[in-house]
Amino acid sequence: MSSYRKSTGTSAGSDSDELLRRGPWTLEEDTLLIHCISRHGEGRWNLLAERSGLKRTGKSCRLRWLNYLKPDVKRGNISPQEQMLILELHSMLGNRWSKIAQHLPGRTDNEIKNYWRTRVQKQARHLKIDANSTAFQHIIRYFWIPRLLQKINETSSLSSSSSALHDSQNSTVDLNPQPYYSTSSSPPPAPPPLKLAGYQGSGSEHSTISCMSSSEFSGCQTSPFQNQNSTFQKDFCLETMANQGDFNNPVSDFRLEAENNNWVEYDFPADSMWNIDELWQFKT
DNA sequence: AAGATCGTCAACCGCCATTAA
DNA sequence: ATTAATGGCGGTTGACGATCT
Repeated sequence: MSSYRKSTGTSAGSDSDELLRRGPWTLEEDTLLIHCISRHGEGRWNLLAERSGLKRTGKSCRLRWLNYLKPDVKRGNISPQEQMLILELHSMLGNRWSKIAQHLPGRTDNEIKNYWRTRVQKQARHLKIDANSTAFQHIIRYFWIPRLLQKINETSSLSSSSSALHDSQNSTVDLNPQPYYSTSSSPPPAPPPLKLAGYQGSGSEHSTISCMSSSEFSGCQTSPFQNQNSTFQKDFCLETMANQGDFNNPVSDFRLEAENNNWVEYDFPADSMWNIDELWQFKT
């Protein structure tokens, strides 16, 4: 644990010899902060830092509270539903992490940002393309999201078959998605194989990667999200689906693009979250 | 077994917008 | 109207555990 002299950007006292702590928070510090917030509430972070007796900046206290200590902060694996939301929202909003986080209850902008950088951008690096490029957007749209949808659908089917009381219409739980396919409870048909022959590691194990066709996408009629309180979640998928420029673009065009860019030889990494075999489950 | 490399994530930094004096 | 304080955001760093060589 290190400390540093308060030197910039702060109010009176910056000339004092007071040392501020930095680095990981201790249990004692967390307890102090929680106690102080329970007494005085959130906000006025500099004042709060002073009152608490913590040798931390107000900013540091705010960050610790919002990203870690706040009771509704959700931790742990990001579900396929959440992954899909992040992908969709990022395609619409770009790197506006806080805006994206607003639509994922319990997730912080920091967590989403980390997720994007460590998981999503990694895939872009493997593909040797810019994560912000149109090409990568297409990969997300035509490969990852359809696969995530299918995964969600399968999960949802499993859970519904194990629960006779399952009623998607009445669900009010946030981020409890239902399939895009409102007219059918069955999973979408297996996407047509696309000539994207990924292979892992030594090349001993090959997999063919498929994607949902644009016509399948056009069949989407309802939001996959059951959070009836969120206008955005109800509408954004519809808006996305209605995006002429994206969804009327024939997959064959993308296939051509993929071939032209040599993505057909993409060596997919064996990653737990983004393991293509695990996620897309199409093996030859 | 040990060092190197990689992946994850908490925390910090700097900038900008807003608010209060 | 101006200025300083504050809060919020996105980019980046660094510690640390896991995995690889």
